[in-house]
Parts: sequence; C-alpha cells; structure tokens
Amino acid sequence: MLKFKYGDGVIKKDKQTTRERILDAAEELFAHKGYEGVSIRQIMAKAEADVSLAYYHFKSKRDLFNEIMLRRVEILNDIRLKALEAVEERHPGNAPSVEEIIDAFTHPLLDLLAREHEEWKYYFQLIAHINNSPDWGGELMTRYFDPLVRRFLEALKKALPDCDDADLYWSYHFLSGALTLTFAETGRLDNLSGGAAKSSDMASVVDRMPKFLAAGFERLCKK
Amino acid sequence: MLKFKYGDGVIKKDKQTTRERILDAAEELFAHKGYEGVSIRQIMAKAEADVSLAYYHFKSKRDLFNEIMLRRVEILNDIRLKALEAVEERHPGNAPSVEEIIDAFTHPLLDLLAREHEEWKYYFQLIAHINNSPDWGGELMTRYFDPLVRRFLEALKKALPDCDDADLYWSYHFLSGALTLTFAETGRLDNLSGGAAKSSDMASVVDRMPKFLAAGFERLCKK
DNA sequence: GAAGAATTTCAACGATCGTTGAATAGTAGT
DNA sequence: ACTACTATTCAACGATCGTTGAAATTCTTC
Repeated sequence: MLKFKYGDGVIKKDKQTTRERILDAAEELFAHKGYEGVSIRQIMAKAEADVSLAYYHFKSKRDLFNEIMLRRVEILNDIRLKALEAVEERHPGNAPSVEEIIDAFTHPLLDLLAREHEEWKYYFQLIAHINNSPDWGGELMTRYFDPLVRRFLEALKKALPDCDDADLYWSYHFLSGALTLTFAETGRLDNLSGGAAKSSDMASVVDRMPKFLAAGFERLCKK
Repeated sequence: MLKFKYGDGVIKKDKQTTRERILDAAEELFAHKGYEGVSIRQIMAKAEADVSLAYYHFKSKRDLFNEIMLRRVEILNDIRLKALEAVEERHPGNAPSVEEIIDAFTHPLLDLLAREHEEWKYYFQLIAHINNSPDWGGELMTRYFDPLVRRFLEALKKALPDCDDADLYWSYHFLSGALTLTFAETGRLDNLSGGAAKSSDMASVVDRMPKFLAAGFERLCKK
C-alpha cells in the first residue's frame, strides 16, 4: 500500500517548517472540499507528516482551521486600511468619490491575488466559502472582518450623506457578494462566457468591479 | 440511548411520503452543514425513518443530493423564463430596460422566498453554497442554470448593444454573487447594520437589487 | 383472503474518522 | 557526556461513516 494515498499533490518538504506545511496543505484542501470534507489524515498525507503531528502543532482540527484563518487576516486588514487612508489623504477636507473608496476596499485584495496567486488563491476561496455559509460563517467573518468593514461604511456615508441606512447596508451586501464570488474563482464565468471573460484574470476585473459597484451605490442612494 | 440523537428538529410524519420527508430533512441539513458535514444517519434521524430507507428510495448519498437539486430547479426556471417573456411582450419591437430584465431574473426568486419562506429557504442556501464552491459547483450549476442564464444574457445584449462581451459577462458575475449571497441569508447583514437592514426581509431587497445592478451594467457598458 | 409488489425493519460489513499516550529521535546549552 | 526541551514516530481507542442483504411488514389488486 502507498504511504500517502490521500492527497493528489504534495507540499514539498524543502525549506518550510512542518507547521507551515500542515497549514498550507490544510488551507488548500479545506478550500476545495470544505471543513468537513477533509480529514486530518488527508491533510497530513499532503503535508508529508505523521497524523499525530497535527495535534502536536495544533490542538484540534477546529483549532487548525482557525489558525489558517488568522495567519493571513491581519495582512489583508492592513493593506486595505492603508489604501483607504491614502485615498482620504488625497482629498483633505472633503470626501473621496464612492468609486475611490470601493477601489480601496477591493483593489488590495484583487491585486494581491493577481500578483501572488499561488500564495493567496486558496485563502480567498476559503473566505468565499465561509461568507456564504449561514452557520459558522457568521461569527468568523464578524470577528475578523467587521471592524474594517465598519470603517469603510463610515467613509461611504460621508461620500453619500443623503443615503438611507438600509440602502447603504444593502448596497454593501451586494458588494460583498460580488467580491467574494469573484475571488472564489469557480471557473463558472469561463464556462459561461466561452473565453470572453476569465475568472482568474484579476487584472481585468480590478477596474471593472469598483466602477460597477459605485454606480449601484450611487443610484440606490439617490434621493 | 435516544432513538434519534442526531437531529435537533424532526420532520413531521403527517401526510408526507417517506421519500419526501427524507428529501426535506436532507435539504435542510445539507444547507446548514454542507454535503460532507451531514451523515445519512443524521438525515434519517431527522426524517424519522430507518437508515437503509435512504438507499431504498435513492441509490446513494450523492444521488440523494442530486435529487434534492432536481426537485425544485424546474419550478425556478419556469417562473423566471415566464417573467422574462412577459417583460419582452410588454415591449414589442424594441428592447426592455436593463432594470426590467434584471428584475425578471431576480424578482421571481426573491418573491418566492418571501412568500413561501419555509419551503424554499434551505434550497436557496444550498444554491448559494454551491455557487461559491470551485469544485463540484461547476458542473451542477452549469447543467441546471446555464441555459436560462444564456437566455437572459441575450436579452441584456439587446438592451446594451454596444457592450463589450467581457463587460457584460463580468457584470453578470457580479450580479450572480450579489444574488446568491442575498438568498444565503447568512444573517451577517443584520449583525453589521444593527437592525437597519435584515437579511431575511426579501420585500425590502426585491426592488433595491435590480436598481443597484442595472446601474452597474449600464455604467460598465457605457462607451 | 390470497398473491404479488412495494415498503420498512434489523443487523451487520469494512473503512475511515478525530484524537491520544507512550516511545523515539534531534537539538542546544552546560 | 548529561540535561532539558522540542519534534517526530508508532500503535491504537472508540465512534461514526456509507452501504448492503435478508427478513418482516404493509399496501395493492384480484
């Protein structure tokens, strides 16, 4: 029998620490099959390490998952907050345009995904997965991302001072859905468009998304 | 030991067929925990039926899942197609507005979800789940929904004759993400808005969504 | 009410699950 | 060489997994 019969691919042992190999392997597998769809044994086979090492480096399967989420979330919050502050400093006194604010919200993510695709692809797919799960999506997304989202909503409120709260929050909801489906990279768009648009072509969506969404915000908030 | 220790709720045996009770129980559980997160034993406990009956009425777990998808998809395709045809007949000769077309795409779903919430809630959550899954989302969504989507894209192409294909397909992609997150009813919007907007309030989103999305289509397709 | 088909019950299979404890190997400072 | 700590290996636990075959029951039709 094969020593590692579970994974198709394998995380190279090269320079990485065992802990990192486990995180990488688990991140990729969770992104593809979901939390319950992947076993510790599959993860450790892909990471080329013994099963019990998962429980040595992390306390449990659930803790391993949380650690995957935590590993990258601060980087994302940092670059997005800095992008927003840069936009605001560019317009001292008055509010930036809606499109500029949304661009600060989406551009850092899509750009990161474009430039370091292999590194971030699975993490974004995981977020997309969670964002659309009614159950444990709630707590996770709230804790990790809501503070930043509130910061952006304040900026948008200044740019759209006459906007009803309900209109604003629903607009953000639409934004959130569009953004997460985009970096889920499901390939459905490729199939549907017959090649006219590619899910993985972040460079081609990075400008389109804020343009599209800003128009929505502005029309919905128009008195 | 309890006879049915798995499910929290239970599908009443009343008037329904065993087959229907299994489908209902499985639909709800799959929507909450995902395909791999639910066992046949949990499903049959909730349906108050013996485990082996799942394999009598359906060949396998996978087949049960496919049957859940098939059970309601024709109804959805029917009402959406009829809504589009009604809009087109209202504008003989020339094309309907972008907002009217999008409304025909989204309104039937949101209205159905509003009026028969308990009946459709879990099915829509399941679709949201699948739409954001890179793996087996692809084939399923393509087979069941793409023909109708292509029909809508043709209508939109007529309403936006100067639109680049790439712009049109990306716009639809944003629409798809916004729509599926909306009927996922994750509750995240409620939490974020502090009550100003409610995920489950379909009546309040049914007009906002086409308005928001039509603005996006039009600005992105503007020459 | 007998015959035949459809449905339900019961018991079990091999495989895999998350998790653990104890033994072994590797590394650093003294 | 000895110690202390970290990292890894090996073997196993009880529970649950998807699935099945055969017997028992209920339903339908004459």
